Amino acid sequence: MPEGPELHLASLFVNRMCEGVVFTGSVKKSQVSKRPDVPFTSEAYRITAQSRGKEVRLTLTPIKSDDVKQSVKAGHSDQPMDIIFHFGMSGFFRFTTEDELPKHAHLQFYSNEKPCRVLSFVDARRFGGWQPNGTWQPDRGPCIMFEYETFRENVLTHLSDRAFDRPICETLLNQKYFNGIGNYLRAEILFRLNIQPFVKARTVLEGLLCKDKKAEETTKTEISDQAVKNAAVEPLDLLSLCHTVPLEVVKQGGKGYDPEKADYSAFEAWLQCYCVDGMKSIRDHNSRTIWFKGDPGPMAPKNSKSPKAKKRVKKEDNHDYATQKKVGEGVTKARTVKQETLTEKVKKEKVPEKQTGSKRQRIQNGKEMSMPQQNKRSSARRKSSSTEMVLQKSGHVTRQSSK
DNA sequence: CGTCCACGTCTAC
DNA sequence: TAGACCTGGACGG
Repeated sequence: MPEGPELHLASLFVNRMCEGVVFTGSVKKSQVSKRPDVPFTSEAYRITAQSRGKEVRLTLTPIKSDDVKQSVKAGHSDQPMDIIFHFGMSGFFRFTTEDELPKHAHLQFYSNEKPCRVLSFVDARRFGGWQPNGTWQPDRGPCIMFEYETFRENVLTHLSDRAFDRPICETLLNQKYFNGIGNYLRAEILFRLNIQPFVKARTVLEGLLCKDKKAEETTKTEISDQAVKNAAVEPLDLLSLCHTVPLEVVKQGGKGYDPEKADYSAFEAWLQCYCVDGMKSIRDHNSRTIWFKGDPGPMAPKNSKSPKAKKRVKKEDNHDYATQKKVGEGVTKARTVKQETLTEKVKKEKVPEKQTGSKRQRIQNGKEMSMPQQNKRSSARRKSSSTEMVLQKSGHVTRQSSK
């Protein structure tokens, strides 16, 4: 789940599932977790969520009781508590009955219902975590999705920072400036503008300085919605795509990037570059895999090897945020249902639905930088162009590379 | 079986 | 610029 869109979808999930639900008692932590205990206990409380970049904040709010004494019980909180989560590589929220608690549910909030239900933070790899009584991490910049104007300003007023000495693909993972961008987003964003991943970040971004000054004189853009509109009208630039591309993922609903999910194919079809057959991939200076097309650019690491990508297979289990029922009736999606039928959900049926059947293949490349198979008009290529049409219809022009 | 890979930070030579 | 922190799925033998 772990890039900005997935964190935001998680917050939407919590708010939807927990609306009207009353939680009770203490917050339980799994035995194996090394994360802090959550010192909160309440007879009756509600849970709401908000996201910012790659963090989610849960707010536990005790419900006022007529019985004053009850709320004063020893050890019981009458004050709200914020808990800040980061998801690591594998974190997400689920809402299930008690006996359906998923494996790796490391933090659990119990409802007061008869067959009790549990909101749990699930994190197989345990790279994620939480901070009770937490605040947004101060070292993280404004959210690329919901604090667009501040995000943009934060970047453009700090271009002298040495963070921008690095290749753009590496700077895009710097959460001090790009809070919410992760490995698949950086690839998708650079690809759409045909920006070589290993061009110096400052070189790419300093051109936007004068552009913004111009805009300042003419129009005043203050809210994010406005920025979205402008982005659709004005020439696209790297920073505006850092805003709109993640929002496209949010718009799709579901859980975003989640290969284990039953209907992962919708997200997979949205990808134009990351893990797409025919694209190149190499390791950056932090040994993270960057996917791209064409020339890597002047700052590409020497001797960089390309990791071997592997195919992924969808699983039966379905814990899609979008499809879970209000009642925690588990995972009873018929296994016989075809994937095609599970993957409609293309907002606004304006777009003629596409062949969801064709599937992208992972590259099986060698040790050296992988090159696209020349004579292999991959289905991915077709797919890219059809995806592009979808995007254009929704107002997002893509500078597709169609060569 | 074993090896490689994964949506992300962290801190220690 | 390496590891460390972890689990588990895909693949190869």
